[in-house]
Amino acid sequence: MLKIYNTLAREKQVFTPIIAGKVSMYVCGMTVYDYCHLGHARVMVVFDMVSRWLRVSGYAVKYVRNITDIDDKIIKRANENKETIAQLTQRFIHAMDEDSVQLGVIRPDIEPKATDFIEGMIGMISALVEKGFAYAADNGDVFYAVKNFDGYGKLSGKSLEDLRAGERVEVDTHKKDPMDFVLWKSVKPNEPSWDSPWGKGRPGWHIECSAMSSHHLGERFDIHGGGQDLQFPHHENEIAQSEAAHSHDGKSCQMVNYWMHNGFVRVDDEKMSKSLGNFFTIRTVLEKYDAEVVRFFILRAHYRSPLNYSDQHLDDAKLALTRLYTALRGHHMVSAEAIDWQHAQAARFKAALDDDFNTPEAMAVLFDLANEVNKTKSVAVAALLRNLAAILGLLQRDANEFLQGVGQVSNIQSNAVEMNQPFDSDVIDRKILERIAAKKAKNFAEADHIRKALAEAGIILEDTPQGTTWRRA
RNA sequence: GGCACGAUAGCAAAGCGGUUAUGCCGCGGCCUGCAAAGCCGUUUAGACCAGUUCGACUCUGGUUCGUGCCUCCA
Repeated sequence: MLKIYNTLAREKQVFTPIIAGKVSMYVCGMTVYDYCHLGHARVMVVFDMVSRWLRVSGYAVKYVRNITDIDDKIIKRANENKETIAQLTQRFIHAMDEDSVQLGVIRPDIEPKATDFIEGMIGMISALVEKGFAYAADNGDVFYAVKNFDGYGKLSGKSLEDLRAGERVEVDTHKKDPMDFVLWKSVKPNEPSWDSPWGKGRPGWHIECSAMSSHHLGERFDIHGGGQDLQFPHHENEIAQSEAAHSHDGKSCQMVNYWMHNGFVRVDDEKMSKSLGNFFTIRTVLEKYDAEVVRFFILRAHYRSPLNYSDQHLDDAKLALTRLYTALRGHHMVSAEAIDWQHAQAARFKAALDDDFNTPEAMAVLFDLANEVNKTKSVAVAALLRNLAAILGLLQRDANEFLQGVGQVSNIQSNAVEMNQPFDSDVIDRKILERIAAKKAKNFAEADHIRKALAEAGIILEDTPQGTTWRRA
């Protein structure tokens, strides 16, 4: 029985889908004006894990993750770069796709773009105006009248009074209430615009998600996710828009049953963000660390906890993942067979993920299984380890491929290249043969010398009854 | 200022009202020509102060500290 921490209720709740056997899930995706950073990676990986677990649990999942391809920052950046908005957004959508593939993220079922939904947004704004939840100001902007929506603040736990008291924004004189937010912005010079009943303009930020989620998932759906920072105002405003627009006879229709928010990635105990400038892009990190290590690092913490980024933590994650792959060495990939959920560890794994997606506990199961594989050499346990890890999107490579760093560049390896010592596998194999010969001749000094030389290039040799193997540090 | 969340061993990170979390590091042993890997064992916990309880890291209250949101942000 799956339980999910519902931000709306501030507690874990038993998950009951609207339609038995089906799950509709919407996640706020990226605004594509720059490369994705680790914070974005966390959203992608976390909700990828969530969708995988829902599917393994037997649900038919419809997973929608939007792309925001029109907003202030996009317009600004395109102007700075002297390129069109389409050129800019295409470029970064492509980069985002590359990053997510690297991180083992399965594509969402639908990735709607805001600019493809202008009509739907205009329709929704019109409905809001008709129902008295929105008004057009004399400058052509259309605002949402927050005080007309009873439940405003229910997601973020804020009251309108508190919000007004803490008001730090410059008051827009066109607004009736400082807390009102914009649905439609009137056109400005050098900005793209679309025709609307209120004149040329472009949509505000929040309306796109309301329009796209209801179009693809209906007026009411099961799960809505995103980063913690979207809780307010973005998600609060989505609720206000959707529930008011879909109200019938003055009765509002609940938009989302379960709201999920993932915690931040931090640097030096501070939120990683564009505005603070302390962010690391995914591709920067991938220059130094294997993508699976990054994925492992993300899933090693519970999705709602803060996740502190540092090289030390990535190094630690790499060593931990190495332990798992080491246990799988010699156990070749098996075709994914059905998992025996009666198995004690499998049951523990399931219980962990059913408990609000407790991936750290699920990981502990993987390590216990690795220990069992090391002790018993059981092929069945190794297969179970692999199949459970697959649910987290981990351990799907050949063990030696990971351990020997195929397709990745480690620091030490690049140093070796700089020293004109390309330690490719052929060279390593030859050195190993030389060392075996030395060992046979009882020339241990020579054998140790060879091993030491390789070690300095980051190649660790391991003698086993089956022969000598190697891996990269 | 308002609201919310958190504080676990050297580092990271979970569960749990009483029974080994887990990973990395450290230490001892086994194994090894020596290593590495692995296995076995092991040292470091639960911010502070009260309360509830036979018993609290786990529940309740308070204190302190930290982070986040209140403005674009995953």
